[in-house]
Amino acid sequence: MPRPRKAEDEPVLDIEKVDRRLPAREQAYQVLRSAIISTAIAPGTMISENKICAVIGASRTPVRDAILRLSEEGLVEVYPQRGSNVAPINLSRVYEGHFVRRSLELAVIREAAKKWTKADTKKVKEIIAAQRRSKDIAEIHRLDDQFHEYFCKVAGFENIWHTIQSAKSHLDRVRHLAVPERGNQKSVIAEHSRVLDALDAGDVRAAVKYHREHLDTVYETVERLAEKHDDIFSDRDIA
Amino acid sequence: MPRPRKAEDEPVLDIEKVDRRLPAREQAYQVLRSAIISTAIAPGTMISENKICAVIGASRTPVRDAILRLSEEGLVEVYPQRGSNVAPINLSRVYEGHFVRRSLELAVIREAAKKWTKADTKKVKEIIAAQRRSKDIAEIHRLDDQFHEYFCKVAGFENIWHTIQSAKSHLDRVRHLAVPERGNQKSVIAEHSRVLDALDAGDVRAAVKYHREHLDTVYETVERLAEKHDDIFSDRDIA
DNA sequence: TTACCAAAACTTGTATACAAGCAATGATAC
DNA sequence: GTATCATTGCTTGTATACAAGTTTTGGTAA
Repeated sequence: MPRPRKAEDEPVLDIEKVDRRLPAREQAYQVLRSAIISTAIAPGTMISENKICAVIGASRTPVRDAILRLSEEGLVEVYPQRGSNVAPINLSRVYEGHFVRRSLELAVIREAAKKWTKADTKKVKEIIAAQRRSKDIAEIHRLDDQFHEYFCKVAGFENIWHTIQSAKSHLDRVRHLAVPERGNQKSVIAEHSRVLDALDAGDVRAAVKYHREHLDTVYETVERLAEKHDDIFSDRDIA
Repeated sequence: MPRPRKAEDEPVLDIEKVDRRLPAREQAYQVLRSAIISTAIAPGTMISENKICAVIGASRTPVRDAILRLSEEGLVEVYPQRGSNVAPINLSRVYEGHFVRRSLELAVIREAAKKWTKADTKKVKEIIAAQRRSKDIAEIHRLDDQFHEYFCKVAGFENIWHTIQSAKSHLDRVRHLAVPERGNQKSVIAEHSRVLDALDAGDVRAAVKYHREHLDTVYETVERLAEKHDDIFSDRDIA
């Protein structure tokens, strides 16, 4: 029986960084999701609607909406009349996320290549440059996402990025554990550049090849991290 | 400005066919979703939370949860303080759904082929046989889905089917307009059989090729239908 | 000490009341 | 007849009250 195992500390939700003009439900969702993805709230942590309400400063209705949405996304587990908890990181879900992402992004890049222009090259160069400069962890991840999202935009598939984002959420949580390893950041940028250069040169096959290698490298890093932080995973019982 | 254009008739929601033991929110979701996918509620139709409540026999809270979930899925558009409507069928969303489905299912089949056994062949044969026998439209679509879902199961990707299902929802609505065309049904079954035979023979390349052709044929049918029923699409204004 | 049981304090699920805002209606002035 | 404007009735968004169920707690009896 899958039961939450950890008690909660004071969950730190960064309500400051969200646009207060948005509907309360949207604010709650963004705050909670980013806290979960960044592992600011550890996987397995129990959460209570009322506690979240107190922190965010809203009533149960919008907070509950947010939690149900996260539950749909597989980031929260809800047990009626018992409680809810941040989903433990499930290794098979992580792999599945990688698989979905890999399949979709490679197909998307093939489409994007057909429409690629010099203007696109310039814009992506800027994203990469910003990523190289940045010291802020959250911003680095945001820029990384922007790089990958850009191909969806060029391909004309606005919604696919949403699908990818949702699929890779478990994978992202592990990636956030990797931040301390600064060596990664450099090679990630090198890999991004290689893909960009291939697209700029009109070499579709190379672009796809390099992008595949990039995604697989990321996944290998994740797997390695998984071993290191295996206390977070669902298969390890603490009791 | 995207504003709903049609007024609503009495929306016929088949509350009978849903498991009343499920949470009200889940019942509302299933009833509404199946009504939308089957185009029992026409694309563009305005819906009101209160009206739905009256039909389903529940309060606004669970009905609202269901509508928000459908909104996330892109099947309903919500305009605060103005109203909600079933999303018009958007041709680019239909194509995007096909693209996602195609990318994922082909990748999944490659994985499934690695683990394919005779027992799997037998089970899929049964699904195809049932589909051949059935006269009920809803059941035919359910069995069709089962065929496609089966590969995800064999590949060990439980969640990917959910992703596919969600992505192809717009496409499915057009497919439901195709039901009268009985000729399709026969060729669909022939195409399914061809994929199965290739998998049974251990010929991965052929299976992928046949499956690709199958999916593309389905999409071509959808495109053809789109022309025929273009009154449902969002680009046609009625006033 | 241990076993048991009842009560209290939580949890999520649902219903309802109210708030904020848009749109159609209808009266009114011209 | 026509334009204007306030009113009324609708919509969704949020807050709160209540229902149903689980877990913990603490007291009581053996």
